[in-house]
Amino acid sequence: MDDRKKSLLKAIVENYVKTVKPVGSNSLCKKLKCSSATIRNEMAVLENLGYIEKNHISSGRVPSELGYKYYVEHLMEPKDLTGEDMLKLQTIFANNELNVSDAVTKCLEIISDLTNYTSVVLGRGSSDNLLRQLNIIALNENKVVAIVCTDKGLVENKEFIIPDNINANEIVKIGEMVNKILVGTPISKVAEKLEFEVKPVIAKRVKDYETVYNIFYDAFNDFLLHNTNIHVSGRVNLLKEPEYDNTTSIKRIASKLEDEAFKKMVDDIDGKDDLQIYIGKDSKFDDNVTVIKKKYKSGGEEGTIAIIGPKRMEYERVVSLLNYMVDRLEGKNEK
Amino acid sequence: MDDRKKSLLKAIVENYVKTVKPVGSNSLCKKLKCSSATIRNEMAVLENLGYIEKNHISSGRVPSELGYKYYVEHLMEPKDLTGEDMLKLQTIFANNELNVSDAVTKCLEIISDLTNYTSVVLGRGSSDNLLRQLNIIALNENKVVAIVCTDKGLVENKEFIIPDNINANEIVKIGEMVNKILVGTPISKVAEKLEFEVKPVIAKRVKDYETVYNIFYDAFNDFLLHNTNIHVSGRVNLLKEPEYDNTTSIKRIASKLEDEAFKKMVDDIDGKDDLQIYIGKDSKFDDNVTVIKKKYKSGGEEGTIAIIGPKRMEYERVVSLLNYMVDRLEGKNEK
DNA sequence: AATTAGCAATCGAAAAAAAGGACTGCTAAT
DNA sequence: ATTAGCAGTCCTTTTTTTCGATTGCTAATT
Repeated sequence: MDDRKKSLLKAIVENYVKTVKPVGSNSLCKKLKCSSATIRNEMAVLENLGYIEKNHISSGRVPSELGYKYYVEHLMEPKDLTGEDMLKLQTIFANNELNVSDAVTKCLEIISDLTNYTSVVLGRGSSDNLLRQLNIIALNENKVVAIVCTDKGLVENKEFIIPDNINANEIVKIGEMVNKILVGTPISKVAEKLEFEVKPVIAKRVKDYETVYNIFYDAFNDFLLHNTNIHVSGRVNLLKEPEYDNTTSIKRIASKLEDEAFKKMVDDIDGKDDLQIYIGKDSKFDDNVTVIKKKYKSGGEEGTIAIIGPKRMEYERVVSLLNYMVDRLEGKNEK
Repeated sequence: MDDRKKSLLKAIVENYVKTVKPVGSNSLCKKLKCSSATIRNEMAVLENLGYIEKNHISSGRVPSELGYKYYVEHLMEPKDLTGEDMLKLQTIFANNELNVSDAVTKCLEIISDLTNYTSVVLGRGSSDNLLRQLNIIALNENKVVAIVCTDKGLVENKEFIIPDNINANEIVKIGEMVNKILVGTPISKVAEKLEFEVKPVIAKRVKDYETVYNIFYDAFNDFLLHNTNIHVSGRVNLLKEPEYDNTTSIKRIASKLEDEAFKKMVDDIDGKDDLQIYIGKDSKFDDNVTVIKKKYKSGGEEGTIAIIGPKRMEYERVVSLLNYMVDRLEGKNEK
């Protein structure tokens, strides 16, 4: 890959991203300062190397998946955010009023709006939350609600129907004891403490201790199971892209725009921390799309933000947006 | 409208619902026991009355909006649920484990699954909830979380950053006082009590009482503003319907499949209590769809469930499903 | 040796034309 | 009041034609 080939590939990708039409040799003469014949020769080489493709024998060239990969790894130059992009995102952080979860949601909305792609966040409470308070409230003789609050301000609640042989107020009292034992415990250690410190205490006090124990266990359920919540913004934006120009392809992609598919795609609890780009087949979503994702960790929660667009995504811009956004969420770069 | 015309209209609607193709005079000979010429004559009359339409001069007939309306008002005969439909819905209520909100969500999933339409619920806490407990928890010197719990088990929480001149623990103490004043108050009366009973108490104790007052006001925000939450199931099912056979119509309807549009469509805080059918233009969603909705009220919450399908919906079946479901949710008909 | 001009060949996309079929509306007979 | 018969309409599908963009190759040029 000499310099001219690199420039050519870069030009083809960027031209295609912009026009969504196969790129012909003629249209690049000026940019590369040589004749169309030369470009055709170079194109033939790039095609042999697998970086670009033809739809048919007399059509212009289109970047292949490999071509896009080469582009994002070696060719693109993420710029600073443009004025408009920057301005809109800054409104979120301007007044520090929003909690993390709302700020993330707002970010997604703005990004979807600016780019016309789909953005998704899969968030969950981070494991370094400490239990701040466990509160059991009796609603009537056989119904209580358990509220768990962490030091980072995460709150979960769950309702329980309690069996006739146990009194709701009894549960409340046991709740106070359990709270005393667990307060300050990292959420990740709660299960352990429940088993070895709480269970014996309950067993001493209640005959049917398994039932009562399970209530407390279930109260922490969402935290213990790393339950995630998902937010999607601009869900159907993908359908607006011009590559979806026939009913078959639209219906295929449309059927994937449900939360479950997004969840599967975004989820990467073990993935790397820095920004990742998954093109086409690698996206785990659809061969025709690119997914750019990045983890964040802020306040009491952590998660992954993903932006889903066509393969001919505005890579440079989206990378800049996502990086900036996560930096701000994490409190860095607060200029 | 003599009997034969009624049978004819009924046959046209049902035939069209089934085949999604304009109905010709020939195809109904057997059912109506007369010749195609007779049917053509009758059809001409029905067309003059506005109940059916032609796409073009030599095409079969299609029910008009008016025709559908006549059908749902006078012609359809909602049957008992079929075995399969009944069976699936019953699994939800079988073990009384689910809280209302989860049961509703589950119902929607099943209905979307059975019918291939889209279903939506817009729910909110019902106004007859009483405040069971207001709990302020200090997270650090300038951050507290307020948790509101009602007697029906609804829980909301909100985080507050408090100004430097006030101590978090002070807020906690005031919270205990406020809780004492408000406990047992219907949520709908909280705003009033806050203004006339709580505000004076705070004012006596704190200089900057407006700020503190606002925290308590905002803590009840979700309840006071009738904040609704929305759930959608089978969101893109509509796109699968054969009437969406070109990219223009698909993209038009797709752009409406976002939560906001659903919200606007379902919301009818002042609507009638019994089942309502909105066809085409009346749907507030899209001229090509029918929306069937019904309110429910159960546990601590109330809301509206809506099913959105093509105008040629399986009216009888959907009406039966929705009625059965709401009855069960409200605890009636528990056989 | 690298670059370029020139040109026939290829093939998709769009437009135009042709064929086929499903209805209807009307007339006249039953 | 109903029905058989038939011309007329118009959509849908298929086929044909036209048009234009782009390529690969060859030979000339730098």
